[in-house]
Amino acid sequence: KGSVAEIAERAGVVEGTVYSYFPTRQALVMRVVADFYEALIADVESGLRAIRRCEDRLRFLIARHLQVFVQDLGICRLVLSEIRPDPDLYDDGMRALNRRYTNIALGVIKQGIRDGELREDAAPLVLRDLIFGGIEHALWRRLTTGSAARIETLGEQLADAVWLGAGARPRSEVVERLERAVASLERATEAG
Amino acid sequence: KGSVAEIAERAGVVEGTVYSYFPTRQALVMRVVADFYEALIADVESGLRAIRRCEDRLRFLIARHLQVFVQDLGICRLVLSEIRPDPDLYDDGMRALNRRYTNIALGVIKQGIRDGELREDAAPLVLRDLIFGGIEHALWRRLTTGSAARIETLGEQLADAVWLGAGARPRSEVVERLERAVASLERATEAG
Amino acid sequence: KGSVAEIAERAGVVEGTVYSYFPTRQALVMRVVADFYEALIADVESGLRAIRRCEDRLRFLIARHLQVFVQDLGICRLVLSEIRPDPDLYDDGMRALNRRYTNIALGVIKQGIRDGELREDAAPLVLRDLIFGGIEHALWRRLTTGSAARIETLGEQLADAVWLGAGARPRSEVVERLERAVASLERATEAG
Amino acid sequence: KGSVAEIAERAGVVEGTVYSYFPTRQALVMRVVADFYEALIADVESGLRAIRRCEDRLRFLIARHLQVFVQDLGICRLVLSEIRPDPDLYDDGMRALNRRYTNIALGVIKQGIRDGELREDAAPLVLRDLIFGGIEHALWRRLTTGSAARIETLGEQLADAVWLGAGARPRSEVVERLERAVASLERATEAG
DNA sequence: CATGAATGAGGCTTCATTCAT
DNA sequence: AATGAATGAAGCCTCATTCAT
Repeated sequence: KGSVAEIAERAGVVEGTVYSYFPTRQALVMRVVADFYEALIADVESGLRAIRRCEDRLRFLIARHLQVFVQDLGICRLVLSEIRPDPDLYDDGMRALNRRYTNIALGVIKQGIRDGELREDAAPLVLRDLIFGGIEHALWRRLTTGSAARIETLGEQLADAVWLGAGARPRSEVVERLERAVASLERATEAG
Repeated sequence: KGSVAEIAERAGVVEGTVYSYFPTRQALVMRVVADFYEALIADVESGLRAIRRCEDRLRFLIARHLQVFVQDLGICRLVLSEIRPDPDLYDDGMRALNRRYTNIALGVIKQGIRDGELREDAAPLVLRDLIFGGIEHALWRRLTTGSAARIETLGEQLADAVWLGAGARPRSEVVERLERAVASLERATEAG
Repeated sequence: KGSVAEIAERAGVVEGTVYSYFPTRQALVMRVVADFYEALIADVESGLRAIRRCEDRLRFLIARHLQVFVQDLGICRLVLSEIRPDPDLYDDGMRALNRRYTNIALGVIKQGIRDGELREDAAPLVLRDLIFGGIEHALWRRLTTGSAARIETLGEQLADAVWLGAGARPRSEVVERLERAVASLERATEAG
Repeated sequence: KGSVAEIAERAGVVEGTVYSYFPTRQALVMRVVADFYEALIADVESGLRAIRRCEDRLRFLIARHLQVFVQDLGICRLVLSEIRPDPDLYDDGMRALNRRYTNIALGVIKQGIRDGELREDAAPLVLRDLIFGGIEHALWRRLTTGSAARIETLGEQLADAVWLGAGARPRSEVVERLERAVASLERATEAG
């Protein structure tokens, strides 16, 4: 995942120099990710201020997240495959940072429910898991395979899937009865 | 998931013995996970044979996956935080195995679309990402926090979210006209 | 003072091997010294059982300590110049061990006071400091200079100094008066 | 006593600056201690000029040494736990300096013997070891434990112990006879 | 096959020292 | 002289792997 020696070499310095700037390797790695998240949070919050509808806000969140992480696959790998699995790195600070970020989505979802844009019985926490879970699964595939799938398309499809769900909405019997009733009624009317 | 020394100790043998059966630590770890996945695949395929409706099949897949991984958090950690992040471990073999497993869900989804149970315009690959992404996100939280949330509930909520989506389905004008029409019609009928 | 590499090399093994037997470098160093002190304590306690008079007991303690440390200058250096100055090494365990050892001398001193062999107003703790301080000062000189002074002589001289103190005990005026008085009395008696 | 970085920071300069004035860290440390010893030697010699009796001179030496080192525990630590144990630091220069200092005590002792204040058969070198050994033992305890024992008391007790020794001087039969004789004589005289 | 002691490469970290400005 | 960033040697420790018994 990158020993201090490798990191230093890529930075064009020697190992010891790293420790002039960061007390430990962990501190360096966590600082990089923290900075990245801070920028992401600011960017996303700024973007959301211009969007009203819940659906669009969620589409924006999903698209932005995918875009930003795909643009910087190094950070993406750092977050998903180095920090997350390591209890020493994924500490309370990182958890808090991540919660701050995902809470943005959570707020959007809750507002959407209040506004009637989202199903009343939706479980906000579960929807959040679904959204970020789906995004990260797609990012994992991007990391482990070279798959250079178009990100815009993927983001829209993900948003569609979250928004509409998988289930077809079959016309219910009632609706069909209604339609038949109206049809016959109209026919009768015309006939009249 | 622990050094060779720890693994050997838990197995009641000494370190050297491990190498009588596996050429490297990696081989051992991968074998364990491969066996686990084989059993999971067999179990899930067997379970699916008894279920017809697509919705139930997906609910079963989600519930089973969560149940199996939560029951064996060691394997869960092995898969999510050791194998997946390590390119040496997450090799073509593991990828193929994982594809075999997730293809089960993919098949269920495609069949669901053909049968009209799922939206015609659903993107199977994206739905699969959503399902396994959501599951794994929940499992990660289980691993990193002690959160002993009820798995059954979580599985059902996840399935609900996948099935129904987030968006409210506002009654359309047409539907409302129809309902009014029927209502008045019924009243007329009763009156007569 | 001896890196792990040096220690290992002298032991005829490689660095890593050290850690098959001791969890840290500290543990190794402390174990060596602890064993040494345990043996010394046992030896000294055994020797003391055969000695009755306080003076002889102290002489034995001093002589034995000098003898044992001079015979193993490696341990001597370890104790005086590595463990003692390093707060990580001179921990509660080492302090307890050292206290156990020096408490032997303390007990001898207290018993000596009770038996009337030592001055009633002697401060046992201070005497102990004097004894071990003197010994260690001599050992330091042995370490830092090559001075191969005879140990037996040194021990005896140290014991003399501790026992007798530095001050000459001039016959006091009172004693002189007494002696004169007796003398004159005797003369008178003879004369009678 | 701390890295060059720490030393420089406390001095309000940067690391590099240190090397404008001293070729190595060792040179700096040794210079500090050398200056300290020079001052101590001057101070002690000055103090001694006003004292005549050997006992008082020794008491002064002991008290001053304790006082000065306890007042500057940093130097105390530097001398006892950094310079002394390190062969590179405790070089011929330091040894010579230390000898100059302890020779003051040695001179006092020898003079005391010549003057009949100290036992004729006292071993000056051994007494010196006893004195400085005892002092340093006490200083060590001050460093390693927080023990804030009163220094004046300790100095006096140490001096007492050195001066008087440990051994009781039991009244000899002769002395007791003498005392009884005088007592009876006095009674007789009074009666008269 | 089993053993388990030994290996040695590689990781993180410290810190006295140097050098271009 | 002063700066302080950069250096690099050295220290401690881990652990997958090997090999003689």
